[in-house]
Amino acid sequence: MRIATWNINGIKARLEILVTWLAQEKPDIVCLQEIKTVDEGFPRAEIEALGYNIETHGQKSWNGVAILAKGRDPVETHRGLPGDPDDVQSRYIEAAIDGVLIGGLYLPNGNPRPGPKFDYKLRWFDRLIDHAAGLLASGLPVMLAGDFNVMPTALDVYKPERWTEDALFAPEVRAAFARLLAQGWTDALRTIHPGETIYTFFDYFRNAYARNAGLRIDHLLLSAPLAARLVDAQVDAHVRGWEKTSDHAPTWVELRDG
DNA sequence: ATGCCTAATGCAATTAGA
Repeated sequence: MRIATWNINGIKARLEILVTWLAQEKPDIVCLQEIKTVDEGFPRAEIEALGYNIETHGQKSWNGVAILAKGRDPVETHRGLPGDPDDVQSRYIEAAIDGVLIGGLYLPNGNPRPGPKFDYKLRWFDRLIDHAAGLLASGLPVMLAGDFNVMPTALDVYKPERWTEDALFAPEVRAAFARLLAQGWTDALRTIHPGETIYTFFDYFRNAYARNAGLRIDHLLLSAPLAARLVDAQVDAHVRGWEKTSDHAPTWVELRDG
């Protein structure tokens, strides 16, 4: 079973790209971030035509997440991250699919730092860590997949010295990611590619993709029962080279049957 | 330190991204 995450950067502007990739790669489950539309604006028909069932948690203009499941019916378990009823941003969706619990997330960017957006990022991260603890305690096969907006280590940044004050690489943000991992999650891409320079995001600026000036900020975290089934994890980096594509590349794991 | 590029809104220029 292949499970992917992709920050699509606008589903309406990216529908053709998404359909092309889905038809080529045929992933079983896809977590999308930054759909940038309300639920009613999501182009369901074109994606359902490829055999996918869809759960969305949309928002006008910004943010918005979705889960696609090919030939399976996702059973939604959460819309929105628990822990703050006043949080109106659509950044979390969770569903049970084929006995696996999938949390799709879009963690706040947090820039500029310091500031209210950075504070919101840290609070959101704390809520995620609280929720993740409960997921692990369930003992179920669980995955957290999405755009975490964190480079966990210097290996995950093309020029780490330029990013030390940035909200994506700040010490307190890396520490939060480390706290999350320490609960018992396996970073699938880093586990399959130890010590390797491997990026999931390339800025539109300055021809970043061609220069391999990227960041690793999209992550797939596996609970122990899923980590035992990990076969492969890769980035479809070539998709970043397509015309009119997202600045993030699709990132995925292959799991053997449970 | 800032712009470089791109999307959404809405039709110009701003907000946001990372």
